[in-house]
Amino acid sequence: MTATDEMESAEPDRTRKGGAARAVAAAHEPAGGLDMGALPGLVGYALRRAQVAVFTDFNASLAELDLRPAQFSVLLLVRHNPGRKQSDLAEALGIQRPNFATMMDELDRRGLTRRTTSRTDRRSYVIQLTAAGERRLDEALALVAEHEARIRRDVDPAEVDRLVDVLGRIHRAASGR
Amino acid sequence: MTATDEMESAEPDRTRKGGAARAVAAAHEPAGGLDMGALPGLVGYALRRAQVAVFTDFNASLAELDLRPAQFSVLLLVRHNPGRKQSDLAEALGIQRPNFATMMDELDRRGLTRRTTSRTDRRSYVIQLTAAGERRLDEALALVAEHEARIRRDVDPAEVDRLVDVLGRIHRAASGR
DNA sequence: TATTGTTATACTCTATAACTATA
DNA sequence: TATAGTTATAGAGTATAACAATA
Repeated sequence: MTATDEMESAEPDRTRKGGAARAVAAAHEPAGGLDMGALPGLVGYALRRAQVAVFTDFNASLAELDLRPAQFSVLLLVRHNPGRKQSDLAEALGIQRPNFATMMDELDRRGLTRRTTSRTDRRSYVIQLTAAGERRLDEALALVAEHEARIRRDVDPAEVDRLVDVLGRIHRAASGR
Repeated sequence: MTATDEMESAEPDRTRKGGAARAVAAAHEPAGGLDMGALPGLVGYALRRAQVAVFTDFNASLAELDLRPAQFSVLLLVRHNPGRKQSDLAEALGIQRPNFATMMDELDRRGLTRRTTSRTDRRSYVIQLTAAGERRLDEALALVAEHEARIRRDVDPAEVDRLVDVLGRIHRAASGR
């Protein structure tokens, strides 16, 4: 049976192959004596719990640099793609243009990035890291490396490979592609 | 080498075993021609992208019932644990007590749950599903089953098992346990 | 007309302090 | 004193509409 059948009080669909059901059962952590039902086996629930915990650790790790996950991702993306315009960076990160403008305001204000008007299209900005931004990113990368090592502590590297691969496929499936 | 080394422009550490590096490379989706660097290989980034996409699909799936993920999880938890007090439910779901009170206000207002003062402790409420809440949850479970099937579309059931297991271990590692 | 970046705004989720009523 | 639930509030993150400047 499928894991989703676990949630149904009605008759499950037995035409699909099983496996997930065992994971659901295995994932049943009492959680303070409460019956979590099928929740731990729902991909979205497991994803959300892990993601919140990982971001909490990330935020604690980079608090001393005052960098949030999205800000770190911007700095890294700008290093790998210097001279790009805002829209391209925002789209690559899945951040709405208005929200990205606000982010860039702050990174600029803090002297980590620099916006210069493009000479080929005066509507758009060319984004670059300042020297301070480069240094900040280097410091961040060291802390992120520690953070990654910490959250991967109990997971075999080959399993992390599979995790990233499966997350990519789920992302595409959920995005309808 | 470690996956975190991938983020460094400097020479990677070849003393550690590989695997993650391949996943990083494989996950390098051009994303509109931009070089995403090590981002796709960072567990937090892959987690976040997948989680956002999955929740977006979940919200679209349950929009007709006007149920958000957290509200659905409350209804399911109450069905499996009727007669529990708010604090227990909130803690099991990792929701702050003040925010949970607001959630319960709305579920009550909509006639899906009922709070009755405990006869053994007049400070606390006993939470139960109303008949309407039971029906709404049944409808939700059917839609969530479709949602789950959709996001698992391209993933082998055995891989979902491993996914849920690995997410649990990452959750514990990130939570420092 | 379309695009780039911006402003304004709003809604959700999350987090904390402080209050009340009970224990 | 401590606990259950609440109120108020504030901060992120995310979403859309509308605008000015430029193409």
